[in-house]
This record gives sequence, C-alpha cells and structure tokens, in this order.
Amino acid sequence: MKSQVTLKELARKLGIATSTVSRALKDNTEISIETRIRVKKLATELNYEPNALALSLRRSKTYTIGVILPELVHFFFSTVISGIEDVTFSKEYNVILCQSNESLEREISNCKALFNHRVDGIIACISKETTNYNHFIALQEKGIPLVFVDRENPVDASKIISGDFNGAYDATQYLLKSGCKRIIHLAGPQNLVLSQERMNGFLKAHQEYGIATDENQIVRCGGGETHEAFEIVRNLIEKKYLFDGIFAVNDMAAVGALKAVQSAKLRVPEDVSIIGYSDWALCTFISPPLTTVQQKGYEMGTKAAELLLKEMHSKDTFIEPSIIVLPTKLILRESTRILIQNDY
Amino acid sequence: MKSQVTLKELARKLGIATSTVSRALKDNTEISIETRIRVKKLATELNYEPNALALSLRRSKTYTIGVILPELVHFFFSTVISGIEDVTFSKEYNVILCQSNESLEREISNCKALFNHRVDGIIACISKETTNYNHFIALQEKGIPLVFVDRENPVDASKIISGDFNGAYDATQYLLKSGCKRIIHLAGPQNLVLSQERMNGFLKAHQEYGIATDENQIVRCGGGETHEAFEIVRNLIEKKYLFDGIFAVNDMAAVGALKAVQSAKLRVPEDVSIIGYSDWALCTFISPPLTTVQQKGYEMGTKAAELLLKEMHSKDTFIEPSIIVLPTKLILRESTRILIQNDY
DNA sequence: TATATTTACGCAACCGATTCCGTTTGTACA
DNA sequence: TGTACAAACGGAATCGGTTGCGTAAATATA
Repeated sequence: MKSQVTLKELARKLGIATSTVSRALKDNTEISIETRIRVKKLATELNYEPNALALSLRRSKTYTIGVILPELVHFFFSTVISGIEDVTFSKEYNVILCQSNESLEREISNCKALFNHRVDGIIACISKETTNYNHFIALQEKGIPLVFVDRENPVDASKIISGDFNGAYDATQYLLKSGCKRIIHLAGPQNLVLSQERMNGFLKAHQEYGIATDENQIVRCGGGETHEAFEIVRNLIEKKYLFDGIFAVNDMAAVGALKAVQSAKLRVPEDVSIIGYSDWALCTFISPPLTTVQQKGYEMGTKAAELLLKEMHSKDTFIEPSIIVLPTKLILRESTRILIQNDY
Repeated sequence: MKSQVTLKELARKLGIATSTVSRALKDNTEISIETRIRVKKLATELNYEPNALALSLRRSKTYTIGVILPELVHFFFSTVISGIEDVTFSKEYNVILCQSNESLEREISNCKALFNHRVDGIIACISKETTNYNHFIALQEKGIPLVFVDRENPVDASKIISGDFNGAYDATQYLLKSGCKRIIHLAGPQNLVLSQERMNGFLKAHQEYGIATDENQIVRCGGGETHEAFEIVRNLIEKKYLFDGIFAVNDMAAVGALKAVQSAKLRVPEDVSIIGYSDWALCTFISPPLTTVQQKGYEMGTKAAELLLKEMHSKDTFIEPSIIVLPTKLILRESTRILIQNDY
C-alpha cells in the first residue's frame, strides 16, 4: 500500500491545522472562502478520500450491514440479496455478505466476524443445521438490530417470512377445483418449518373442501431433489397407487415427479396435474411448463432491509419485533388443467 | 447500541492499564501469570471481542477484500463468489460484496466505497456497460492489488479468464466430427469479448477442418435470450435456410433454438444437433438434455482469490500481472449425436 | 479610545486498539 | 551497603478522522 492521502497530509502541505482542513472540506462557514477553495483544490488534486475506518471508529457507526445467507447459488437467495442491496445502496449503506453454506459452525463464525466489524445491523437466514440460536441471541444482547428472512425460528426478532402455508393452500385448492380427486404431496425435510407449513397448507385445503386425506398421500421426499422424487413417484406408479395430482415441496421435486409420470406414459396434465414451489427458471424450460408457487425473494430482501434500517434508526432501546408474511402467487402454466376462473 | 466492552473498560474494572490488558490477552510474558489469568477471566465473562475497526486502523490492514460482480442472480457468478469465499474464509479474510447490476455508474461507486473501506485487495468482473477503466486504474495507482475475472478488458492487471475461444472451438469441432455439414452460430452481443471469442473459436474449428464458412452462418442473436433465439431459428426454418447443427452463445439461446427446431417437427439430435454454453442447471431439465460447454465458475473464484492473496502478500511493489486461462469442458448430453471417441 | 463582538483558525480530546519507552520495585551480586 | 539487572507494569504516541472549546486578530459599537 502506497502512502495514503490523509487530512494530516493535506494540512502539512497547506501549512494549516487538520481541523481546519476537515471543516473546509465540509464547507463549514467558520472557515474563510479562500481557505476552503485552497483545501478543496488540493484535495481533488491528490485524490483525497476519507478513511471510512477512521470515520466509523469515531462515530461508532459503520454504515454497513451484515447479511448471512445459506447459499448464494440458489436463485431464491440471490434475489433476496439483490433486494437487500438495492435498498441499502440507495441509502448509502454497504453490505458485508457471508455464506453459511448451510453449516452451523460457519454461521457462528459469520456472526462473530460481523460483530467484530461492528456492523450496524444484520439480516440473516438460518442454515439447515441450525437448532441452537445462542449466537443470534448474543448479537441481540450486544444491541445489534437483527432481522431474519425466509426460514422461521424461535428467536424473538423481526422476521420476513414467505407465506408457505398460504402458498401451499392456494396450490392445493387449485388442484381440487380443477378436478383432482386424489393428490399426492411430496414433502420436504421435516426439520424445516417451511416443509411443515407447506404440508399443513396442503392438508388444510383438503379439510376446507371437505375431502378426507390419509397418511399415504404425504410422501417424504428426502432432500427434495429431482432424482429422489423421480424414484418415489415411479415406485408409486409401479405399485398401482393411484393419483391424479401432485403438489411438490419444490420445483426440483416437481420436475422429478413430472419425468416419472411421463416415463410411465401418463399425460400431464390430462392424467396427472403437477404443481411445484418457488418458480425457478427451469419451470418454463421443461415440457409442459410447470405451474408453481412464486416466492418473492426480491421483495423479501427489500422489506427486510427497510425494516432493519427502520429499527437501526429507532431511538427506542426496545423494539417490538414485527413479523411480516409475504404473499405468494400461484403461477399457472401447462402442468395443470385450466380452471374457468370466476371466484379465483 | 449498548455500551461496548473495550480494553479500557476491562482495564478500569481491574484497576490496571489498557496496555497491560492488551498484553495479557495475547499471553505476553512481560505480564505475570496471575494478571494474565485475571484479565482473561474477566474478558470471557464480559464477552469481550476486539473491535476490528480499531485494529484495522492501527495496522493499516483490514483483512477484508472487495468483490464487484455484475449480478449474483446468474448462476455462474454465484459460483464464482462461492469459490472466492471458500478461499478467503479459510485464510480469515472477510469479503465485502458489491453488485454493479451491469451499470457503469454503480461500478464506479462500488470501487470508491471499497477503497474508502480500505479493503486489502479487489476482485472484479467488469459490467457490460464498462468501456472506460479509469476507476480501476485509480485503484491500482493507490496501490490496491486488483484481479479481474471472466470478462476480458484492457487494464494491465492479473486476470482469470475462461477459455471462450477454446470452448467454442471444442464444441464446434465435436459437431463437425459427429457429422454436421452446416452449422449455425447464434452469436452474442459483439461488444462483449466473450461473444467475439466464441465466434472466433467457431470459425477457427471450421478453418482447421478445411470447411469454408459464409457470413450467413453467423446469426446475431441480440442479448442471447431464449425468445430471441426462438424467433430467429423459426425464421430460418421458415425461409428454408438449411442447417444440421447449432452452436449457441449460451444455454438460454440454445434452449430457444431447440424449441424452435422441435416446433418445426425436426428431431434433435437426428436432424439438428445443438450445443449451448455455460452448463446451467436447465440443461438437464429440458428434453433432450443439452450438450454444453462447462465454465468453471467455482475454480475461477478460488484461483482469483488465491492469486489476489498472493499479490497482496508480495513484498514487491511491482508485480507482473498474470493471465490465467481456465480450461472449459464439453459436457456431452443428448442434444448431439454420439461420436465414437478414439481421438477425442 | 476602550470594550464588545465577530471572523478564522488552532489545540487537544476522543473512538479502540497496539507498542515503544520508560519507571518502579524486588532480587542478586560484589 | 551500593550497584546491576530483571520482572511487571504504566504512560503516551499512533492510526485518520471529528468536534468542543479557546484565542488572536480584525471589526463594530459605545
């Protein structure tokens, strides 16, 4: 690193005090116009840029927020971070981004690093491994505003969650309304709240429709990967277990199910309707295009950032946590039958 | 923010000097064992964590690197950042991540913010808009090590680039070897070097094979989106413009081409072979699965981070920039005919 | 002309750590 | 008993800024 251009440097070159330089640069009227001009001229000449570290230390405020997400390679999370960035950028905040890689150990390490950097606030989504929340509670105790996104958890903090229950409810309701008599739910890992919520929405829709369900309609689908769903659905078909609709916990599983159904010479959606969850890009590339539940990752990011900034700027020491449930949207494509929409 | 636990705080509580506390925490032998134990005990009790800002200011080193990428929502870039993070995390470096959103203005702003935070080094991929490089040159002049990834540019700095030329060459060669007589290239925006390189690789393969090409084989495909490619290829077919192979500038365009070919009742790969570029997830979801050129984003990230760290730790003031070209890999799937592989 | 007020700037403390140089106290040696 | 030396710790400068307060010189007012 070459010698930095500092206030002291400017002051020395001009033969005045650093405090004068500092004030001159901010157009303080206590400094004469001539001096201000001289200072600014030299500052631009030498390309002076204030040291953000020194500023942060002095102000005890970094204008930086920390973000901890499981994995950026997932489209959903990358839209969340885009939302966060767009809000913070416009407010002149910086973002330090950490990936936990779904590892609790790394998540704890991330929390520590962000605290050590004295970020003004943190937005986090817990990893799949996280069952202990002490590292987040420790942050709160140190007075750092905290907002969670997407995955629910028991920490008493503000949260922006996606309406998994409602999304699943809507999807299932659509299947029922469009004539499905027996729907299979490919369920996700039960330690994730979102899996439970989507299952509950599935059950609730049946209940409200007065249609009984039995446990055979809920099929655990491991991690919800394509190949897992493929095997499971092919198995069901081979065993002559009948169904005319599938609601999958995510799009990957839905694609696996779709392939299994097609490989058994059944038609989609004529014989079996299929709905996924998340609206990943792949939905429009497969044939037929997949009906799915859209989660608004970008909105989740913007809302989380706005909420965090609000809490950071609040004068109150105690803030009542807010829980915001973002609505989902059913995206109708060709893997489901058309429903004449009157009340939908 | 509640009152922070600082060295001064510890010193006050113990009735000793801050310098003693500082030394005790690092097991300096000039401090008596008893004092060291007392200090450490209180530090863990109060959950003391050193202020990274103060440390950075003191040391003139932040243990932080800055990363500027166009858009994280693209799978490729999200793998790049994963590679960077995995390397830096293991070396106890932090990452400040910025998205330029393909905007030059935002890229300039990002550079400034990263400099103001006095990051120890920067990894960047230029935006599509970038034609002026002064903001990067300014960073270099301030002595900040800089490594570029993916997109080529004229700045005299280290770069990790993907072998677009070779990737395109390999893909085209495969098409020719597997019997294609007339191949169309769906070309990308010509202001991007990668588009030019992929086109040049396409041409070079023909040349080495002794097969003449004419300008009608190169079809500009706008931004390389699916719908653009679809329209273009459908148009070619309607005009009875014959071809039996397509090499697309990216997977999106390849998918559009594939759909157009299929909608014209032509078979893939029997009538037309198709190869894309990037190996996005969608390649395996479409039917038939798409042969494509794999770019190693993760490796690009790790290599860039390793190179940057090496340059950061170098004692020399001047470092000869290194240009690393990462090999690509042709991933054979079912959108191309099978080639008996003897020399390939 | 003496006093009050304004103008324009400098001094020094502060943010939270590190580290170079003392200084005090105790012990060893002659 | 006087000197040398080590052990154990404190003081103060430093990193690069901001800011409250003090003050000299210039101007205004009585």
